[in-house]
Amino acid sequence: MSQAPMITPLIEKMARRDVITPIEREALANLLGATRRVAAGKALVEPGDRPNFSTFVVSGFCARFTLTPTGGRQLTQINIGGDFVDLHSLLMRQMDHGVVALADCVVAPAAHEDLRRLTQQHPHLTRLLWLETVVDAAIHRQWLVALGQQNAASRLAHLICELYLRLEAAGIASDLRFSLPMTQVDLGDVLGLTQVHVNRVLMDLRRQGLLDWKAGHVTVNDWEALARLGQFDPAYLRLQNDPV
Amino acid sequence: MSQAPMITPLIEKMARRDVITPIEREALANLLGATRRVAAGKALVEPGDRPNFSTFVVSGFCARFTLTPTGGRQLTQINIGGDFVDLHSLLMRQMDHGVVALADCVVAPAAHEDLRRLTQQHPHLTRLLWLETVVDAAIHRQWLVALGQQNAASRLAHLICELYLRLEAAGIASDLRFSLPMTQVDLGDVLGLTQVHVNRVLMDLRRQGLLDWKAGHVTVNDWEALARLGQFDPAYLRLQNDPV
DNA sequence: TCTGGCCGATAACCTAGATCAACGCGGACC
DNA sequence: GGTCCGCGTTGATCTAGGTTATCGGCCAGA
Repeated sequence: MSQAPMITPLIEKMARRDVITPIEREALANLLGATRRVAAGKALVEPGDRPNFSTFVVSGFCARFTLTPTGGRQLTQINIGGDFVDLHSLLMRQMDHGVVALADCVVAPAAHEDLRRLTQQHPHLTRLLWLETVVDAAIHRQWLVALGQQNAASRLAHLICELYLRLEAAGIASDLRFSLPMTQVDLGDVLGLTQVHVNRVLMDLRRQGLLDWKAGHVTVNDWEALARLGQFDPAYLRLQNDPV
Repeated sequence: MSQAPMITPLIEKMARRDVITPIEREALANLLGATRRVAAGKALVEPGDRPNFSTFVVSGFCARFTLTPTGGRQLTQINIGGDFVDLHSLLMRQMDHGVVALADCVVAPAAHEDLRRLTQQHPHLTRLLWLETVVDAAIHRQWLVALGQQNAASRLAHLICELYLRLEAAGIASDLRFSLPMTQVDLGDVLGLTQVHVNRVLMDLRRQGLLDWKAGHVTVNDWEALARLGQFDPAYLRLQNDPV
């Protein structure tokens, strides 16, 4: 029996948006090189690297981060199985940030050379990959709104809602439960809060019965209330079918 | 004598990054439809629109914004002459936000149909347009770092540095001076601050002699100090030559 | 010529979240 | 079996920035 292709979660995500032909599936599957394991806490990419490949996450959790001169750390993106963490490095070689594994990850490289060839031979697939980076940007904008306009509880609620829907779309979560291998410090670095305040807000959401969070495992008890608190509208994740 | 093509600022920006052939210049120039004037304060795009074209800014200032249910407004991007405001709408039709003119603008449409054809016929140009959206995302990430980790003065300083370099790259500013047709309320909506606090911080920067700001005209008096305060590193703007 | 509205400037006061500090628990390592 | 150390939890206190309000200048429109 044949091995399940590593690219499957990406194809599934794309197939929600548009029709992917067998030839395109084949082209995507041929893109990935040998997988590599990265332990939690290890860097996948260092700031300043100039990789000649983009890194695809087969499974696990990782995050892009920027360190500030004052010792702060901001996570600017969270990637899960089925995501490219730095597809944009095809076009913007010099990495302006690093990528760290939040949990043990399996990743695979896609050579820039091959991706460039794909832009010559598969315009439709190119647009779908372009869309991946466009959705990343839409998520960035949503986080900007959160950081600029929402308070701590609202931001945390929004993040939980987003992560759940993305994990569900990748087939990694269901029934309003998912495993989230992030510490409260990590969360603070996403939300622009201190670990202490993340803890306080989290305790509050628990007390209100909106969610449980034990041993890295989240259960949403009241999706409606959580989405309302986080002012969450999933349109920006672009999970509907709409051919490109 | 022939009219200066409206697309020029975009070609100049691209030519800083890579070689653009005459055929590619032609293809880009043929992309734009009839120009349209938009008065300051008017919407270019309404949230929820599903345009079948992307809007190119020939001249002027405009901004993407998101309104929150609680009455807040977050500007998530500022666009100047030579920028597409919603190139991504080629791939993500449903606009998750609006675009407003901050000053009088001249804009021109690029039909999605023509852009899609361009992805079939000009892979290299496609990658350069893709790069435009990738740089937008890099700017978003930088703003995330600012909102999450920097204080008000630092954020404002960072924004001024970024805007100056982008305007300079587009040939719209030089000698550390530029016109910035934004109110203090607009600035607050970018920086996640109230107008009152923007004013306080601005007065402070003036008192320190870092910049002047009169009647919508900014003069940076001490670039070094401003960049240091804003922890500004221009790498993310990707203004260097590096073929894609 | 008056009037109303927008915009910048300032002052008094208030709160969300930061900072600092302490403690408990569980797992890794000697 | 003891000792770290990372992680979560909680309390006391502090502060950056929000809120509310007022005022003056400017300009557009009646």
